[in-house]
Amino acid sequence: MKNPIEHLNKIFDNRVRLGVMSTLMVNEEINFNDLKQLMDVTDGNLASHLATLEEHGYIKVHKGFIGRKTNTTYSITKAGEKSFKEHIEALENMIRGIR
Amino acid sequence: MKNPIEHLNKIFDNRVRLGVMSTLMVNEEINFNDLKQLMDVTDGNLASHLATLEEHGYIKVHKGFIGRKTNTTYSITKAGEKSFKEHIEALENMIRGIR
DNA sequence: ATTGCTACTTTGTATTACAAAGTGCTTTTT
DNA sequence: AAAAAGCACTTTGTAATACAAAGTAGCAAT
Repeated sequence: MKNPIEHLNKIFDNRVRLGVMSTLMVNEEINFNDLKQLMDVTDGNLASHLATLEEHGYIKVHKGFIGRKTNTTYSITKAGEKSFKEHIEALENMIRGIR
Repeated sequence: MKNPIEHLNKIFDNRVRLGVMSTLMVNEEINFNDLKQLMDVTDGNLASHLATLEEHGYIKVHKGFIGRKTNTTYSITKAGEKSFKEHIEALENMIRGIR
């Protein structure tokens, strides 16, 4: 018998971070407010999860403008993509194990 | 754009509970010590996660013996199977979304 | 000058996770 | 018979995590 969870990444256990990462896998970039609505969290809560992902080097921030309004967008890094793919693979292996 | 995590079950966010459930999906029953070694957790920690799963009606406990030694085994309930399958489906949909 | 928006940071609290120690029961060893 | 050990917890205490709510800085619109 083998441990089905040993290769899962602890950072991605959290649903908000998991959601952000999987959203960033298919969107070149997303801004703060769209992400906030998408995940249905408070702005403070989102900010802290984004900070965690950034501290781990999984996402990067880009502060820009739309017209004259500030617009902060987030995108996945190479390292983030790699780590997330490994996590997904671990999930798939776990799922494969139950079939 | 849609929320990739809305159908995930919060109880299964935790890696130990996720591991226990996915192990019980493919094993009719497992005893406490095997589960403890498999998940690599302390006995107290495992006991508390098992209690959470039991409180939610996802697993059931069977206290038995092997020869003369006590042997507590755990198995998945119908409800647990249903909820876990739904969680897996939600995960698969999320994964499908990133491809 | 006030209001509003964005993207936070700070503060405080509740929840969760965990290790370690303790417990009750039984069995095995000496 | 006494001591040690195993099982499956429960209890206790602590650290980490998650979260809401309020506060903040900078800029824009009214």
